Amino acid sequence: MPELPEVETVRRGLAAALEGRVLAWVRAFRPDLRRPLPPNFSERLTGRRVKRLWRRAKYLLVEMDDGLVLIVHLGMSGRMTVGRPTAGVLDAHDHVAFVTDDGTQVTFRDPRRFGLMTFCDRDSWPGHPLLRDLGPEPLDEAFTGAALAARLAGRRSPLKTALMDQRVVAGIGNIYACESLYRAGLSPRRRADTVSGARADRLAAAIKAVLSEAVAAGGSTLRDHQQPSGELGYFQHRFAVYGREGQPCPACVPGSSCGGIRRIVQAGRSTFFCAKRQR
DNA sequence: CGGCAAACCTGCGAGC
DNA sequence: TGCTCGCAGGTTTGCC
Repeated sequence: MPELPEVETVRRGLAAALEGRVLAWVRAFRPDLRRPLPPNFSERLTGRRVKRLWRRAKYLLVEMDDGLVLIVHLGMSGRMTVGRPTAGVLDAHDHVAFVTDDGTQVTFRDPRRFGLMTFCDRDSWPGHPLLRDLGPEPLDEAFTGAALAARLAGRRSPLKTALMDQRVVAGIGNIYACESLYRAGLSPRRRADTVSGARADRLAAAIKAVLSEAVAAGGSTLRDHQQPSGELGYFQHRFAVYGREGQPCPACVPGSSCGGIRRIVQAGRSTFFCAKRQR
């Protein structure tokens, strides 16, 4: 479930449950996710107080009051839930559990195990190998059309593929790349380095609009619950193109000359777009 | 270096 | 009903 809006939704839900609380009990039920958990994983967290939850791109950063930072990536299927302790009753894919000093349990579930947890330090996290090459945060003021154009310059790959490259801009995945390009009226197949000037302004504005609307909706829920509280995000009801192959796009009348939303594959991922509206 | 397919892993829905 | 296939919100690796 995790692109920027979903991770931001998780961050907000976990912040409410964890900030200011002591991790009284931590346990990992397997030694690895996408990669091995760090040595002494549970011991290093147990007894520490959570200071603040941050997000960078699709990474969650759980900062402890002594400067230790837990980096979490949800992969494709990672979920965090907040609830009462489950007294040992766990789903087969519940891999890590945290219980706070007020008796709240945060559970990390990840069937596909593409997720990741590791540690870094508060004062050096921007230089961590997982984080240092990430592009700008798209919701920051500094992310402008000109800034985006500078990052796309010299890239001959399809625009959609470039948008999903976390070094170009951070936090955009398959859904929001498709939706942003539709909103901007730009073809996913256009060469990335042809986007500058007014086109880049349009695209940066579209990215900001789509992402902020999705955050306000609690993200998108495709096949499962996802907010830590168990509530569902509802931005999936506002998709213009994603997952809508064959249907008319919102701006095209059914049965018009527009052939409807098309699905193609780019760099191994499905792309959905309206060939009439996106050039 | 740039770009792409494959790999990592499990679950689910469609089609036979 | 039960099997196989294709597909899924991401990132890394390895090959051209």
